[in-house]
Amino acid sequence: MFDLFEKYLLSKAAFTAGELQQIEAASVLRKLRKRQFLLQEGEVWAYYAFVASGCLRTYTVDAKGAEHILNFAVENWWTGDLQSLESGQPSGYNIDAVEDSTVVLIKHEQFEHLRQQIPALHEMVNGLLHRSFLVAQARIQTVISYSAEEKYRAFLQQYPAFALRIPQHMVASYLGMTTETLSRIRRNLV
Amino acid sequence: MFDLFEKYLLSKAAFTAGELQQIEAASVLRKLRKRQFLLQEGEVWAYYAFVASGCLRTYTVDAKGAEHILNFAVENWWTGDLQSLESGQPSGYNIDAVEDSTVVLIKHEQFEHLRQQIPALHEMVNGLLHRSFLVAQARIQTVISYSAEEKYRAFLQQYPAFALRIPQHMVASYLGMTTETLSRIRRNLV
DNA sequence: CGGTTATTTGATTATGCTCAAGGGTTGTGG
DNA sequence: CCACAACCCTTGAGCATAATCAAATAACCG
Repeated sequence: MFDLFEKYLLSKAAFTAGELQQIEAASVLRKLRKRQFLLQEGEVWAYYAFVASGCLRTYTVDAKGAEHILNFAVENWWTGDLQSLESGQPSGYNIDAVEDSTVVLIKHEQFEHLRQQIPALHEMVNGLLHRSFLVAQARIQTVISYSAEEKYRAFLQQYPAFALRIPQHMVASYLGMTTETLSRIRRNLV
Repeated sequence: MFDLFEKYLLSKAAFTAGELQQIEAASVLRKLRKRQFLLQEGEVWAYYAFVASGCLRTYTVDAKGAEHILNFAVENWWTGDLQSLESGQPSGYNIDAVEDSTVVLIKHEQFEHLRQQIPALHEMVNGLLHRSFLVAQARIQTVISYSAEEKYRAFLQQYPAFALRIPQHMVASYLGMTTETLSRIRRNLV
């Protein structure tokens, strides 16, 4: 699975063989079975986590027990809770596996160390945050201005592949509606 | 007004006098009167824009003519459309002044040039994007899981000062509800 | 299989929107 | 300084969208 990580890294910047080796020496593979937690609310998150295979979700659970999915992370994405990572405070999020997954973990301090030593890595992370911000911004825009049906249409258009591998009730939760509502919307689309 | 910008810069990193001078040489002051546009939908955005005083809003207008406010930028914040800046594509956003405001503008290419020459500036921008991402993420979380009343409560708690200077119909639009709904919520809070 | 989990459907309810109107405030030009 | 126009906020009545509750399949997994 490290080869997938390596392939990803090389697609993002021209790391030297030595740098790759350094990064991989700090990496730990973690396999997760469907439904297994990577992070539970209340724990402190202290890693950088690259998804090598599978799919994870980040979500909160409200007072009524309803889940609200903040994002999905499929292969070649990153996941984790940056806020908790940086503040050292317990996370308010849960992260678990939607499918059997493989994650590459690098401890926070080790990652910071690497980041200082390897300029390309530093820039890669900056670019990542940059793009994450744009994606988040776009999501806010759809969430505050679209109706339930429009949200679903936009979701299908933006992430057509997700609709096939992610259970519908999770898509509903990601879009901020109930399973029943999504089911009815789908009926009316065909 | 440049002094406010300088003060901000120095609060973020230890710029040398020469660096500050370089930055300010590339800066242009733009005064905006209430309601005046900084960017209109369809234009290409090509600046970095620091708000020295006042308050601006970024918003879209939907098919029915309703406005949806993506964010506010008050003094010591930045504004603009990164997406348009980077892609060179026309912006889908409007940005205008909520109050009489002063903005420091630096042209895209000049800014990139400065960014390459001044490491502290580069890092400042990275930190800014980083924090913007966290803020955006937090906003998504509230938007997808809170009721209208909860959204307003959270808004008051997070930005108490905004409630005083921003017209209610804009707060409503920012929160993704109608003015009438916000008005009724406020009635019930007292 | 048997049991859990996921999806669909229907009936009812509630939250928030639309439409319409009134009053208050602010700003501007005569 | 006044008059008129913008704009802003509030209130009410009716409506629409989506949530809730309940139940019946359907799909998935051990």
